[in-house]
Amino acid sequence: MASENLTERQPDQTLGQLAYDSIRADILKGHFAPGSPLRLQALKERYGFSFSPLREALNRLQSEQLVVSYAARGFRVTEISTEEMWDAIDTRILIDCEAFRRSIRRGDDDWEGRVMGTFHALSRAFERNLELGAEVTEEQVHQLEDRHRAFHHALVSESGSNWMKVFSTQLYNQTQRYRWPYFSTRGGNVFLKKSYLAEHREIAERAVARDEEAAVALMAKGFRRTGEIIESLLKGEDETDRGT
Amino acid sequence: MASENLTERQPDQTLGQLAYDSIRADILKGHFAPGSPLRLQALKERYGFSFSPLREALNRLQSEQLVVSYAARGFRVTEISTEEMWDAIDTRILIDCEAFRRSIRRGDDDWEGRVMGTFHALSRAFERNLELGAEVTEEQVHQLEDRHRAFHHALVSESGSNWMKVFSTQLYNQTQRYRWPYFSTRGGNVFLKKSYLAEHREIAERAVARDEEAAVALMAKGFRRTGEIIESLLKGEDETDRGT
DNA sequence: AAAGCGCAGATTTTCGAAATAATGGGCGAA
DNA sequence: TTCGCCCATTATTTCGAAAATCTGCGCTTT
Repeated sequence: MASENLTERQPDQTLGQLAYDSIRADILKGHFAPGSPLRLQALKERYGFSFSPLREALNRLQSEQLVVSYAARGFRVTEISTEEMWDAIDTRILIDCEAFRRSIRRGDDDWEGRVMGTFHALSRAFERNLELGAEVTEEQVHQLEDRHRAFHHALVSESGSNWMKVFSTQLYNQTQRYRWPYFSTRGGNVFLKKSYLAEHREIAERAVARDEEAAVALMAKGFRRTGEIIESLLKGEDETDRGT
Repeated sequence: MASENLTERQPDQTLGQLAYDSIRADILKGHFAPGSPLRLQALKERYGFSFSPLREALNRLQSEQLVVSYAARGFRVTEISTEEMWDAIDTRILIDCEAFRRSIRRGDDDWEGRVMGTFHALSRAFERNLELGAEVTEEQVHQLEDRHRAFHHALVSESGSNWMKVFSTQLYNQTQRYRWPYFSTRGGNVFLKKSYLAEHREIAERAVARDEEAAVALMAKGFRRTGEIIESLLKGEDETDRGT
């Protein structure tokens, strides 16, 4: 009994928090598809919590726009669309580029170290997954996504603004929902992926060189380019669907 | 029985939603002071709801940074500080000015009408409260705040970006907590207040004249000036506290 | 046949209480 | 006296079930 507490539940970790983390991860992973209903009974069976912590988690996710609620008709995963994606990307350019700019100005050696360190880890995972090709495991795809997040977080981590951090995280989560099908694709365009990594390297290099304008411009360009890739991917899927 | 339902509960209004609206309003009003604990028993007595809808509301407010939660130690109203205020103002300048710029570009006649209309309503309430001086009722102070919100909302309402709208609203709420002691002050500096209104008039005029640069610059300046006024007010209070 | 009505089943929302965790005060040991 | 421990109290968190609400189907009526 006591050991259960120690292993299963971290300090400061309520079931509500756990439910929030789990559901959010499952939404970002795409386990719950955009637009699909989140039925309490189903969530209860999946996670083993009762309604209360689940509802608390859903209410938090609602405030973060990952979930929408309809009065007395429950919750659904927020829909995705090209328009929504571009809105998220445009707003992310606004927030993250400003936070990045400030970080370049304010960041110290330690920050530079985090930028290069997280980039290195990202590139390792990236290249490894690229080599593995279709052999890559789910776990390895997750690690790549985690390191991608860590890198982008490091870039903007010294903005000195709590609000930008909050908004940046929210928008990262939102855009991850779109990025996922791209990263997780077993096949994918190897050439595109390599240039994606090269872009990130350039951003990291310009950042530690304190080349504010170039670094920020590259970041904005990268966000837009990713958007374009996803857009064409989504369109391709639509056509495939129509074809079958 | 049926009439109770009709009067007390709007369609599509759950107790959770009602609790959310009520607690948020009470936080913004300052009824729950920054840093003060939000005990469930106390909230239950105040609003008459049971724990579940109250906790749902608190979880949503937590995601919006109006409330902080400590695992197994409940919720508190988020603290205020000069640093936090400037962070909120700076971020608001970033978001709202961009949203304003887009609205000036995209807004049609209807938008112009809303800008002028909400400004007119704001100025009426403003002048009325100024005349009333110390005689002004709580209700009238609320009306002024509501119209102030409506005006600022109108300015950025045609940005076409849902994310900017969400963030803008969040930051408006946050900054309202700081603005409140200023607006609600019975006495206050009449000269300052008049120039505050004049600034808003200028913004509205530049907006409908589609003078993007001037309008946006005025908005940013207004945000900063408000921040400076609040800052001096807060410092004054500190000194008063020390003096007594 | 189409539209309206009402009922049965499914689902969400809300409640009250049990379980769990934090707090503060008193007591004993160093 | 001061520190640390234990226990009673208080508050939060979680649960299971009751209440309220929605959904879809079949029936009746026009």
